[in-house]
Amino acid sequence: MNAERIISGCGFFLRLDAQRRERLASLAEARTFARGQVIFRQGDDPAGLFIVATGLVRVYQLGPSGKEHVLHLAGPGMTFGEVAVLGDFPAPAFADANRKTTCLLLPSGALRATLRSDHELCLQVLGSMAFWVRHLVGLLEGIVLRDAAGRVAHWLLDQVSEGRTTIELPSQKKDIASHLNLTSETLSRTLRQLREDGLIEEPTGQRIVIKSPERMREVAEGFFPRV
Amino acid sequence: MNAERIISGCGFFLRLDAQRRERLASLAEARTFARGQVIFRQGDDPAGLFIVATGLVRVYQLGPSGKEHVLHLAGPGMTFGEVAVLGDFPAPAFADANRKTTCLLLPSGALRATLRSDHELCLQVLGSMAFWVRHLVGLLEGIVLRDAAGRVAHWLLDQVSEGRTTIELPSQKKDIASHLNLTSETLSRTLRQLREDGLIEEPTGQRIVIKSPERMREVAEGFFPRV
DNA sequence: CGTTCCGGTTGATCTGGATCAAGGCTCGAT
DNA sequence: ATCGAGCCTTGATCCAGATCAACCGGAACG
Repeated sequence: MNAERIISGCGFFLRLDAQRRERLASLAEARTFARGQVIFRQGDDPAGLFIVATGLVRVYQLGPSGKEHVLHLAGPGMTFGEVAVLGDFPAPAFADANRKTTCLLLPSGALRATLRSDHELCLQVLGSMAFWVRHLVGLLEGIVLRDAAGRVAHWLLDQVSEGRTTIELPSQKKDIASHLNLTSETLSRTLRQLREDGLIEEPTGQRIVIKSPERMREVAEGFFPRV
Repeated sequence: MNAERIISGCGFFLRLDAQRRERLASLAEARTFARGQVIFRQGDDPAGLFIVATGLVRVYQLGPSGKEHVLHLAGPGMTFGEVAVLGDFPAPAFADANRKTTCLLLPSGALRATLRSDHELCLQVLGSMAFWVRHLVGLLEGIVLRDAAGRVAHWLLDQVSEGRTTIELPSQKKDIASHLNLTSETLSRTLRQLREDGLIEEPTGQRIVIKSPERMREVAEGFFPRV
């Protein structure tokens, strides 16, 4: 697998020139994880910044009751583990592989050294972190201010790339439910409701088609709360 | 008011040397806001990075139903508005002054220019952003994984500086409740419960004394859910 | 000084989504 | 092919916390 190519397809390192991409690629180590394998644990010293090449990684936290909350479902081109490296503190969450997964790892020491020596890279990463904060704020907003249907609708709209209407679910529904702070039962019921209202179709278990983006947007914005 | 002094007391610019502090101070503009005054709105172009000198700022989002969620209560020495500047996108939230408030403003353009020219500063800010992400993740974790009592206990423990036991409430209880995603009624009831269980005392309306940090920690970690 | 208004407390009731329970389906392992 | 072991769905019930409502006390203001 071509490290440079993976790095250039990665949002976190957007708009990096070829030379810098090459430099980062030279630091990278390939890692593969089996289905279900734990990649790191909450409290671990940060190993480095991971970039998913293939597969899917679940980043999650555990509550005292054993409940888990999926913070992030990282598919190809997405990063995880970066925050602890940059802040130099223990990992604030767990990560495991949802299925067989390959990653690039930019080890903590090497990454930090590179950031220290490369001002331009540092600026890029700063911008990416700001986007990550915005994403988290959006997540929080969704969970706090929307009801179950609103969360699901909003998430569905987020998944479709501009203009398309078909969503390939990135993982099992139970993990998507957890990400939205719902139980899988409630997600199932909510999708059924959307189906019955004609807003979506589910031709297969892993695929959802949005039939009416306008009405969906209304549900997401909370205008459609009770029928 | 001394801009350099305020900057040096600000967590976001921790460990900056005198020269850099001075440089930032020279960019800063003083701003004062009356009680209730809106500082910026969701969707606004970012004005810059604000540092609270005196007073208190509420950073919050509005839901479709009109419900507001307080993301951040920024007191003296804390920053807000930084994320939109660094990411160069519209403000993701509203901010208003909870009472008469004075701030330093580092305007977007000047701040970005300084970051571009000062690699060391850039590294500092990167670390601060990572801490901010960790804080947000903690907030999300609290809201998703803890029940009402757990959230309140956790927040109270967060407010006491190491070793002390008295908390001066930074704002009205309704805003604290919103920050914890509770109604003020529920916060009131939860505090009463803690009071009756002998975990806290409320000598006045704005002051809370933690009587038993150990038991409080148990509540925060969810070990005390039903008596 | 009243008086108005807003924040906080407390009580009564309601409800969205969790939890508990029971099949059916898929898919990997044998 | 057969056999689990998860996963998903659907139904029935429950509950933490929201909502509704009433009251109190103090700060702002004429």
